[in-house]
Amino acid sequence: MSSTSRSLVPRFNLHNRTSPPKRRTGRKRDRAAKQEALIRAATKLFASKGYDLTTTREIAAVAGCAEGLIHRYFQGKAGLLLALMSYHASREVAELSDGLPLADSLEAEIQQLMTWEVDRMWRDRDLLRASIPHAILDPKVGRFVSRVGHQRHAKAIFDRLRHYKGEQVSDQEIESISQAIGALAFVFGFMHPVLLGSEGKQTRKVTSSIAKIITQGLQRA
Amino acid sequence: MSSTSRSLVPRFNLHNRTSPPKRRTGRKRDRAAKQEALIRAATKLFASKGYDLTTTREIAAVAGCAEGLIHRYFQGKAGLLLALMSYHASREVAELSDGLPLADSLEAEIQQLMTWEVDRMWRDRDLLRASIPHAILDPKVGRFVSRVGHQRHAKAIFDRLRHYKGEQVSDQEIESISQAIGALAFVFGFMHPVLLGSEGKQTRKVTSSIAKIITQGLQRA
Amino acid sequence: MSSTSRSLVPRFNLHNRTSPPKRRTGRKRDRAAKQEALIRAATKLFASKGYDLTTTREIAAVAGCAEGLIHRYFQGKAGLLLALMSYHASREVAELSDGLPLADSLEAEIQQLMTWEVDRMWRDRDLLRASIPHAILDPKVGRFVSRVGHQRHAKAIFDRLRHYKGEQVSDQEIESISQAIGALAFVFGFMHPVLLGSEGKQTRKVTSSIAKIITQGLQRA
Amino acid sequence: MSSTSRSLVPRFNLHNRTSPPKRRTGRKRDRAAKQEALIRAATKLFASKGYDLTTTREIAAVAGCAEGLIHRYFQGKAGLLLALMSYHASREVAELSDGLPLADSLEAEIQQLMTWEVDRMWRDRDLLRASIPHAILDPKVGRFVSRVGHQRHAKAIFDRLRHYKGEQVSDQEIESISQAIGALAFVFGFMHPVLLGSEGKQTRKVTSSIAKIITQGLQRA
DNA sequence: GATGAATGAGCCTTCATTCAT
DNA sequence: AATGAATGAAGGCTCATTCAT
Repeated sequence: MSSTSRSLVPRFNLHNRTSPPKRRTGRKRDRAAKQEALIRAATKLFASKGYDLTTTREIAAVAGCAEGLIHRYFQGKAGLLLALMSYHASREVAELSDGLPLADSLEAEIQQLMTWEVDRMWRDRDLLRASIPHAILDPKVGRFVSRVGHQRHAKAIFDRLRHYKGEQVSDQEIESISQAIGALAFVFGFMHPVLLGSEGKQTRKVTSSIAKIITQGLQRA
Repeated sequence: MSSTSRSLVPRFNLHNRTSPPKRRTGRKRDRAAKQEALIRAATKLFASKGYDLTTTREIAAVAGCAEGLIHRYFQGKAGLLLALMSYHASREVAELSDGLPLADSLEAEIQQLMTWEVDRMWRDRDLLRASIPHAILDPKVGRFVSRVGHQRHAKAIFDRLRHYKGEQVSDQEIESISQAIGALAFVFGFMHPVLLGSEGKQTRKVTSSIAKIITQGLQRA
Repeated sequence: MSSTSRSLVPRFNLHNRTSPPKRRTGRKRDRAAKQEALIRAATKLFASKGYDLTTTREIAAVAGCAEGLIHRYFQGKAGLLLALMSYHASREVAELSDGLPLADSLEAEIQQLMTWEVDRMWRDRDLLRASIPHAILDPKVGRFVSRVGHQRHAKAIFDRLRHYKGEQVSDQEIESISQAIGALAFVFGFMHPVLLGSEGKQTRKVTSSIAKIITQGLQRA
Repeated sequence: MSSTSRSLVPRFNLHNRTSPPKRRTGRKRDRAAKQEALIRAATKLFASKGYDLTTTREIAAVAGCAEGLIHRYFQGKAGLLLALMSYHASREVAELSDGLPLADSLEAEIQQLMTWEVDRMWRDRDLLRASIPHAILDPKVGRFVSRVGHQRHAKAIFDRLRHYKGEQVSDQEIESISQAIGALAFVFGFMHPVLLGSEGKQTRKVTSSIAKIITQGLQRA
């Protein structure tokens, strides 16, 4: 999974600089810091104005460095978009499995996963905002976003739910529920609040209610 | 619902031309035909290359009329996008309630609604492709797309499901299921196939399976 | 000869507009006038600052029209250079044969041709200045300039000199002399005055002297 | 002569390093070697792509040293062009007088000078290609190229021809012939082959023929 | 002294919009 | 009313030059 995402922008791996910031001063000034500043600036700007209405001039200004760096580091504005996606993707890997303890029961796990994923979509809203418009037009980007978006943790969710397997639930059902959680989280965690400009008030209620219905569907005699 | 869509582009309503086709209809027909040609051309082009990469020159060329008409009729490229959305919105109104007979049972209805909505999302993919990038950036457009997209027929779905009310299902649950169907249809009918460049093979199986689980969740003693 | 030159920029033929300026108002404003203004402005600027240091902005400003026209009419700055050469080439065709009567003797003809050609090179200095830098780098342009420059009227000169053929002069000699006149005129009429920033004082004396020596060389018993 | 060339780039004289090769020559050699490498690289690149299309990055890459040295040694790209011309000029000084024995007769000398000069122009084609575009625009450079080009050895040629003076040839005629030889050699040795992309086949025949005619012109009566 | 990463001014070009015809 | 030629603002990118290392 992450191997594919890495292939988009194979050259930059800002996260692997485990060495102290001044150590690998291979050449000059703080290259990694500027790359990150550019990526952050671009993420914000692409998310708020859209890719096309954002100028490289603006990005450089917000990042506090020279415009030419965008071309030196990322081979242009388009490359910056890819790098941005790659950056965020690698940054959020394993977020799920690390941070969230397993719940006591399948029902509780489904509930907590739903909530957790909805929140994660909201946290990732800038990345999604910046990349979805391109994902829709370019299948290559699309596959990437598909993973980061509603499908990214399908496997992780699937694995977590399998722990409760004893309870007469088939793998097929677990697979479907994993997909459903991803899809519902994408819509209620990202699309709804973003499209409507604010977090929907009843989102929690609806997602919780759906989680409950699904849970019940699994418990039938 | 349609009142909101009308507010976006209040001037054009190619479908509801309720005024009788009087004399000089040739002229009017020409005008309406050109407006429609422009809208169709823009929908196709926006969907395939994106709004910003599509030039007004191209749109006019594909539509077979003069570039200046885009400004005369729609006050520019941006107006054409709005008109396009309005056009498609009005065109698809009541599609659901008219075309699909009620099923024999709640379970069957949920299944057929899920399938129906997934298909509808796919049919509307060009409209969604053209409008989602802007919907993400502009809440005004966002509300519009929200309706056309995963929320459009929430009310209609809700009403249909209420027909089976006797069976111990609360309004709250029906509401949640309506929302869930819209959300799942959006993801599995539009996002997945579009992002991945082709209709996912297992989409049917997953949606069907989820519908079944939901159904079962409603049938608990 | 002129067929080749035409192939460089086959699309524009500003000279053929024999019809009155208002006649063929196919579309809008005075297209031909603007094309010519752009070509004149470019010729002047390329000649004085060089192609690369001349900006399209400047050209448009000097020509008194919009920058975009350079791209609409000539497909960019590079196309304007080609159009410019084509324009001047067609404009000067047949200048020689039309304007200069045959002299009374071969000697007199050689003298007058030398003078005439030296003057012509000087008149064409802007065109040559603008095109020679590119001619040196691009053989395609080179062939063009070769004709316009020191070789252009080789044929015409040859034909004129043949009129005096009776006088024991072989075709081979006439051919060589034609070439020599072109070469000497190019150097003394263009290179010398341009490189030195002003018309050399002794140019006339030298060319005249050489013409005389050549003449004498042909008159040996 | 060399005084003028020196004024262009007064600082560098790689050839006339008259100072004895003292200690730490290694360092100096390095420096001189890099200067020469840069000049050679620039000559090649300017000649093949033109000054403006050649980047300092490329020059440094071809020369195998750092980009910054171009500015340290030559005060920038423009300075490198001047240094380049100066370098080649000093390098070819006295080539003529040293390498070519006097012929037995005036006629033979004119023939051999013509051939010799044509060849030299061709050998110098890279230098001429690199410098002529600028010579055309800048009289200062123009004067330089004028010497290196068609006028460089006028004096030397003049001196050689004077050895045969007894034969009823005036100084004025010798002067004119010297100039003519330079001019014809420039056109037939440089312009023709370069503009046409290859050495013209009949160049030899034409130059030889012209030399013969000139010779005959001096032998009259 | 040497290096090459960083800078940012300036270029050609595109394209929505205007308006003469 | 319809057309499309003309406009010109604005953007991405290049590259000579500077300067921290």
